[in-house]
Amino acid sequence: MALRLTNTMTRKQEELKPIDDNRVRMYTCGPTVHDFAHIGNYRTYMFEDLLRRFLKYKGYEVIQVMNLTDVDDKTIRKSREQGITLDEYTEKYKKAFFEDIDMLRIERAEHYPAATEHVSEMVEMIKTLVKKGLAYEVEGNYYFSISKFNDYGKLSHIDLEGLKPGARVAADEYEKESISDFALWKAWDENDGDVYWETDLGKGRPGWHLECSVMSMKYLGETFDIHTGGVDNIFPHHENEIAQSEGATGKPFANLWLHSEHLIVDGRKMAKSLNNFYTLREVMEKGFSAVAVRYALLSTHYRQQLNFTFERIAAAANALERYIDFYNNLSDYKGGQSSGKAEKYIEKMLTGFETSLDDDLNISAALAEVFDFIRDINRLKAENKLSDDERIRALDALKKVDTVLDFLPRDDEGIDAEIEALIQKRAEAKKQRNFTEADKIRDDLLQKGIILEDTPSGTKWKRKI
RNA sequence: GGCGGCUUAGCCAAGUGGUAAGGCGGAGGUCUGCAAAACCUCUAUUCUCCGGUUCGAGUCCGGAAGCCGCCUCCA
Repeated sequence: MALRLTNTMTRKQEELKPIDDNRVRMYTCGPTVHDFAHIGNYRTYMFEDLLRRFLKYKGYEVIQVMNLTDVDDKTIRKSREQGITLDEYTEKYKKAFFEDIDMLRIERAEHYPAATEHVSEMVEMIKTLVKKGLAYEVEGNYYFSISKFNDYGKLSHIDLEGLKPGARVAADEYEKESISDFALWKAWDENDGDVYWETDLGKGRPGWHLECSVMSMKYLGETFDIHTGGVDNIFPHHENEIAQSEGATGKPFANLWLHSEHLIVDGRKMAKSLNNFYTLREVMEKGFSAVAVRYALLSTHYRQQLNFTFERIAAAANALERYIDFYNNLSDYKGGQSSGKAEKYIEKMLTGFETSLDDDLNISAALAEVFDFIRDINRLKAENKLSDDERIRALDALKKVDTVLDFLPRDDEGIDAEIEALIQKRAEAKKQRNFTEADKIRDDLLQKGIILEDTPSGTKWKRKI
């Protein structure tokens, strides 16, 4: 079955047809490392994680590039305020970013190019654009002339005549030929301090849009398969990328454009500027696990706005608990008599899971298949109608979909001798019918996030999710 | 003002014109020292509203209301 995705360019679902048969090349707009990212930012990276994992699930090789914007107005201003170099400043947030995506189990991309390491390539592209008459220079600043690029607006479907001049178009924009022209290169001024590059274009620094054009083409080629980002990037960022890239190469830039909707808080987009954001760290300090956040961010379709509440994270944690309990309980189950139904349930789930995700990554439908499967297998287990062989195949099926979902506990969260000792102690208390003592041990462990369950095959423990 | 999106149960959320998936929460039951987990039963005569097309509309068409986003360095 083929994967169909909604292309922002055509606003229709289109079948993914990779340029290289079995390999998918994708560019995913990454963070500006000027602060801790908030979970709204991670919503987009989570969608991209779902996409790349599902592509791999389907057997594709994936080459994903995610840029790190480590030079812009904010990083320069903040590093200067703190009296440290730009590198020192951005390093902290690059590190935090990778810590966060690791906790969220967002799989690492193949490349994380930083803007500051690609300045010479950016300068070359500007020179090409000038040579082609698509860019011009005013007082050391270089701008892209959108009137020279006929296709401008094809992604966002924006008619330039309809653009309302933005409040930010101000005195510092110098003498652009057209109000909508955008900066490719910014001449140094005193606010930039020691952040500048001496180049053929003069002393200055690159504009934001340029890095994505340069770095995507450097690592993926002039035309590649998929380009993604948040909906707020459609205009102007991605529109500008297309103008620069196609203007420079004369070739199509990306074949499929995918955009994820925003995370919403109290009815507003989560944003630094609205001061309504939560970082992953803040959510975790409230007692929620990163994997619960993963579930919450992953479980709503990417083109649907997702309203963030702590109730929602709690509900996600509970759903996750059902999923993980299923796996653990089935792992410990001693097989019974086959009823012959398990194979059918496994097939139905695996088929439904893939078919659902093939349909523009319909994760809700895919999860519904998984939960149906969990109920079906649990029923067989409760009736003792699941053979050991079927049990193992069911576990394998769950592990297979978990290569995409990645909700199962990691092995390194293993046995803790102290807990085992307390379970032992509690077993003794229970034997003597000292339930007060037994319950106290259970309650104490619960305070530490350890849940005990008495089962026919002994007491088991698990971590609170 | 221009462009786009959304509105389905207490909450979240799927839904090719054929009679409302799934999750959370809640109620009852089985099991259990008590719990937990698991299983069983129940929890939307109806999809923001008003028209229309159709044998049949959550789904298509028209209109209204409410909400959200983008409109020049936001994921």
